[in-house]
Amino acid sequence: MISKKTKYGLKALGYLAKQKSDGPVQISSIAKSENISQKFLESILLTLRKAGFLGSKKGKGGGYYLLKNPDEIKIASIYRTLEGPIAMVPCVSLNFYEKCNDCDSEKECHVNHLMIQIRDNTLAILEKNTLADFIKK
Amino acid sequence: MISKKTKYGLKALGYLAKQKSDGPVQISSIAKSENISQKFLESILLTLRKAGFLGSKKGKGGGYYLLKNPDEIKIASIYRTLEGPIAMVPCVSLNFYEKCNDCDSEKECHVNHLMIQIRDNTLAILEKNTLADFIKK
DNA sequence: GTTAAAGTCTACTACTCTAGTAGAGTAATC
DNA sequence: GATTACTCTACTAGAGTAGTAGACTTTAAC
Repeated sequence: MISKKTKYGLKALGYLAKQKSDGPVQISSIAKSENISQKFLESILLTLRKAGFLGSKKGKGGGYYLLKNPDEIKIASIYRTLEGPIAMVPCVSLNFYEKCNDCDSEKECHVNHLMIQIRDNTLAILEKNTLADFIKK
Repeated sequence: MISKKTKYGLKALGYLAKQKSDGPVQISSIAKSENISQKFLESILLTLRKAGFLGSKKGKGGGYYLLKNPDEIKIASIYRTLEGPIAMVPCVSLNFYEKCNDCDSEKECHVNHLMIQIRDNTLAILEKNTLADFIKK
């Protein structure tokens, strides 16, 4: 299960990617269109800005805008920024690896082997799809 | 990310599936072998017994044992018992479906479409693998 | 240069879930 | 009847989720 933070973040990025004009879009527009609490969305967009996905402009006529083309933004990188690891167990994560303290050997852990299969499949989908693909389907 | 409950449950079932003899296995043996808190494992095994995966015997010489052959137990059904939905969003879950309150139409929701892909892939792996496959790899 | 608009940042909160722990109760065996 | 081992209830610390409140800063327009 992913958090609402991730879900809302994806929806917001999709909304920005679908904009015809290049100008900044206000948080309130996104929040209204996607049925998201504006204050909650603020913090999510801030995270995405700090991670380098979005630029922002303050004051009147301000808002958020994508810093790259939608076809250059992988869903996997968005996911990792908002949700964290893609893997289901830390000992299988590529970017957030942690050793299990209940396993002596990962090579002999059946859970590890199973979760590697799932991670590989999920990762393939998230790496293959860009924000441009995301808004097409 | 899956909970430790699910992870420990899978390990415990794997341990039982690997037993040579048919007799019941004590919680303490499983807990020691898999490095799991015994009290925590108790509650997990109880859940698995109530879900029909395990039988139990009280008193001396008692313990837990599998009610079916390992090749008849799908990992998907274990996962659903311990973790809940396999899908990453409730609106995509087959067994734990819930409507999103921020989406008017699921057909037009990009998140929905993406998560269906991931669910289908993950589900295929979990349905294909039985407990017998699980302990082989 | 004041006002209004819009993002920024900090702090706080209610609620739920996780990963347990403690301890009494029940059933089976010797 | 004592011991062994599962059963069940209750409790807990800590973390995470999904926000809310409010003050602050920057920008643009009048």
